[in-house]
Amino acid sequence: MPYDPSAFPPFAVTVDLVVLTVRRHSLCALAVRRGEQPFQGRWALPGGFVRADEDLAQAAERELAEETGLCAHDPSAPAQDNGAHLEQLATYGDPKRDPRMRVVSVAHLALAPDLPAPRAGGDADGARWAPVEELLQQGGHGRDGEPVAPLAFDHAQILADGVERARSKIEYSSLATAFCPPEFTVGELRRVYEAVWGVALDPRNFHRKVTGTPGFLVPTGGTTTRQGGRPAQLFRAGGATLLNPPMLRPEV
Amino acid sequence: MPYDPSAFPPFAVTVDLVVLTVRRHSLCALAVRRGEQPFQGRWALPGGFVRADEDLAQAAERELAEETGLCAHDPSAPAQDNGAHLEQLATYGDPKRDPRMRVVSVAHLALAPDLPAPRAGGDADGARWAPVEELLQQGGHGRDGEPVAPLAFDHAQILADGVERARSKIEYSSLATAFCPPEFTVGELRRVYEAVWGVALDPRNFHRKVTGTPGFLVPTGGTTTRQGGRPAQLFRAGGATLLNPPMLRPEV
DNA sequence: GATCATAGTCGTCTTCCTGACGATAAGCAC
DNA sequence: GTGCTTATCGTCAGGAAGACGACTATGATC
Repeated sequence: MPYDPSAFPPFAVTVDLVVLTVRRHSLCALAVRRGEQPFQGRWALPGGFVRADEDLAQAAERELAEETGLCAHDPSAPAQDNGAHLEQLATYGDPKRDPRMRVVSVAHLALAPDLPAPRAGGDADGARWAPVEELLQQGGHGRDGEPVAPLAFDHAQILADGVERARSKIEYSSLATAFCPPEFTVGELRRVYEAVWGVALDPRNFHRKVTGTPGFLVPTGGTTTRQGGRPAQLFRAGGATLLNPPMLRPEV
Repeated sequence: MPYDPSAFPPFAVTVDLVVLTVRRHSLCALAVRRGEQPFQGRWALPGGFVRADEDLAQAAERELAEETGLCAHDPSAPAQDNGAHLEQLATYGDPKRDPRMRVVSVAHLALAPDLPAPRAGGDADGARWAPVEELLQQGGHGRDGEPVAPLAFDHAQILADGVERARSKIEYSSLATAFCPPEFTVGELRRVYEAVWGVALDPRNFHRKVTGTPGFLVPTGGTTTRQGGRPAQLFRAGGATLLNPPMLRPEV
């Protein structure tokens, strides 16, 4: 079969972002309001077209920076200051997922510490952090009682897949530290797990587990009382990326 | 930003397949010889263009059927007779990965029981099962001493990612049964783990683990001596898909 | 047919990890 | 100081896994 440009149909390729953070004890995702058709006025995941000279990861980093100002870094790259974790999630290519044309979207998952108010991207009316349950309940009601329209396109599915990825990945990796500021306490890390999993964890067993796993946490020497109560040691994320044995998610 | 078809560059979208099986005690992948430029005559992963009306999973199933005759099924669908496991792996979109044009490839991972000789696909000179180490050693030598050229495109990376996914996934899922015929013995399943992980496992502890995990294996009542030695019970894969606690991969 | 090699299956023992939970420490608000 | 909060250490029982002994049931070989 010789090379024949007419032998394959043209596609548009986009990246969509599932940006997760933990705010006020709940897992939140970044949503933008669509300013154009289709799904005008509906909430959607941030994203955009991949440019002609761009790698997929570069496109995702660019979109993340545009929407949040975050400087993402590859997990294989050395850790950075303001860096969020960014990884490819999955690719969605149903022929009917975009009514305008054939669009294949390479979804990425970003995990970020709690951020100030998001800034709106170019083609979006506004942006906000919303609890994932709120974004995923189709046709339900938000915290303020307003009816909530489901996310545009297949973004509810993408978000659900991203949340599931994050939930399972913090079990066997040190990724939960990506939700924390550079220095954090064991209790703050525990609240991350509790928010992502939606469960309560025993503070004593959690403390034993994370401080007993070599390379997970390194003490900085400082302490803080920003959570109230007795002063807590401050830690930074250690070099270990894989937790073995893993952190066990409680049953149901 | 109004809808403007010129606002995004056109891409070609393909699916590439990492088809793994266990043959003669080693993990093997399906490779096809390229019949055209670029990389003519080199080994590559099977794959092809996604058609205009096709979902990504459908395209992967079609390619798998074309190359192997296997009827793949979604993990969410009920188990089938001749069905291989098929799942999306990752998407590769480096602007330079194909010298002809901008191609984004959605790689899929397929796990299949040992099959008869593969049949060549449409645009391939030939196809064969090759041990993954042989395909991954760049510029090394094959089993017969012949020099081996590295896989075409970025297929070595894709294969490595697929192998790593398979290795980690059989830890916490019952996916290893996808490498086995419909009825199999505990020893045959153990040889799958040993081949995929490249380690030796204790037969007694393995037997205790798999027979003690509820829903993993269901006895069929029959026995076989096809492996020699004392007759072994035959099992089918049970309904459980997640192993909890997981099968532990030995250190190093 | 006796012996041997091969593979399968059942047990035991020790060690490690976890879940449950008591107890103490060190801040802050009043 | 009292009470409340959070952090941290310790103890104990139960479960799972690694190491490995012992026995079983075939086919192959002499």
